Amino acid sequence: MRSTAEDLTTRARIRDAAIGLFGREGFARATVRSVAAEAGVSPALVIHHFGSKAGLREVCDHHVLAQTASQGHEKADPRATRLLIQDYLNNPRQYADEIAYIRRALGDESDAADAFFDGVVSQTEDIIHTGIKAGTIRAFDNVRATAVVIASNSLSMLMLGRHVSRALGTPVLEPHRIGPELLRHLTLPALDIYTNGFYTDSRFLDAAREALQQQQPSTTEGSMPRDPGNRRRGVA
Amino acid sequence: MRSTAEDLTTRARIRDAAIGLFGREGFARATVRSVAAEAGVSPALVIHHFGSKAGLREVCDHHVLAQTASQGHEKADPRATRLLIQDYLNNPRQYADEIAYIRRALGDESDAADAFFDGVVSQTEDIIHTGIKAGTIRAFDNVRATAVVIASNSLSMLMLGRHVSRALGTPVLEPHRIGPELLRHLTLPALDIYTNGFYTDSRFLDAAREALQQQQPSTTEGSMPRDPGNRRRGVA
DNA sequence: GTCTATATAATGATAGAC
DNA sequence: GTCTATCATTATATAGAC
Repeated sequence: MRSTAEDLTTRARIRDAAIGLFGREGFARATVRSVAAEAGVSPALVIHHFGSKAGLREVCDHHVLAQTASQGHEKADPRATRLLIQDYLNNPRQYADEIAYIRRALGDESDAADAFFDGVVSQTEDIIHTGIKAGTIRAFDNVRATAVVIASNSLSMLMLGRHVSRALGTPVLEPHRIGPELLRHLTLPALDIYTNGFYTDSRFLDAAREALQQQQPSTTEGSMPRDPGNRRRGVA
Repeated sequence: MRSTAEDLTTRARIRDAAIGLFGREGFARATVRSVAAEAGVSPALVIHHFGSKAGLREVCDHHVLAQTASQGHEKADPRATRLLIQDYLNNPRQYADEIAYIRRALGDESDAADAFFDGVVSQTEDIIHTGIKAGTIRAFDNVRATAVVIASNSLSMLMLGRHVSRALGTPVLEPHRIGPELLRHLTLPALDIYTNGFYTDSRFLDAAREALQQQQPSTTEGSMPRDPGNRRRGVA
């Protein structure tokens, strides 16, 4: 997206303006007029090209989310992690609009955002399976649920970036814009927890397990592990 | 909030209707008219009581966020964890509107939401410090950054609840409403990671450390660990 | 393809009666 | 305190000229 220069078709310029504006202000607050102004065209032309504001949004959703979701070339390889971090650190501005847009889309209701999230979970699942085979990731008995937790944790930096920045004292350029400083500050603490754990023993895990067992186990069939008996207990 | 019955002042009824509507539809989409309709009053009365839509929002922000933030009676105690889970599991509907509202507020720009997030981080920091002293939590050298990561991870379930539910096959009652099934499905996998780690060794952590060292280390003073040398390595 | 002008609907907010 | 009626503004979307 945003193919280097301004040598884009008018339609593409409007779309990119919309992606930026939707990401910054949200779908409801951003108006057709503001999109037109940012793209340097008349409001009528926006409707002419996309039919309606909803139509414009669908095109933006597909452009940002479908594309990003289908990338997924990350593997369960430490070198990939390193390259990914460096890539983002070296050209953060390129990702800024997409990140802001994805954040808004995940918060709204959007089929494309649903598919995006599901794609992230699937990729995470693959990474975990590969990592388990390679011996770099623990052999979880419920890989699906673990993947959901990991994916959700990862995206939280995206959803809460502004608050996380402020809490760390990292300068916030624009309201909901995530900068490279954020990644720099959080990568090591996060990976430290994933590598060495957070608690020193299993007493919190045990307490939660007890609390959950005192509830009725109904209506949860079909999404929990097939053999709920073999869950690991108290390791560290 | 929502003090059991309908024996509330009209002002309070309007406020509660607004909290529910703002949480479900977002601040921009919810209208003064819809709030009035849900409260069973005229639109003019809403303005009469709160001055403007923005004024209404401020009151809602304070009612939900300031109150929730000042609670914070959680301690670094496994028994507290257990009670918290059970409390939520036993009366989930009571929390539903607040949760939806907090999600919207954290996504928007709101001073009250900022204070709320900072409060969660502070409480998490206290919990970690207490846990370190008690020996239940690892002795992190950068407690602040760790607290931010933990807080962000915890709130991700709130921010992405709808997607997480769908990814796990948990039935979603209303679009952005988090049910108790979600907690039931995720608590153990999440605590398992916090207890036993995710990776089997430190190679991802090491790779990230290398990637970050190849960058200029400027403008990041004051928020990273004071003594970066004594970080634990390769445990699991 | 792109514009100006305008139709139509919805919104936040006000005035004033009760 | 609460209402009805209405204003002023802003929004999406259309019509039709160029």
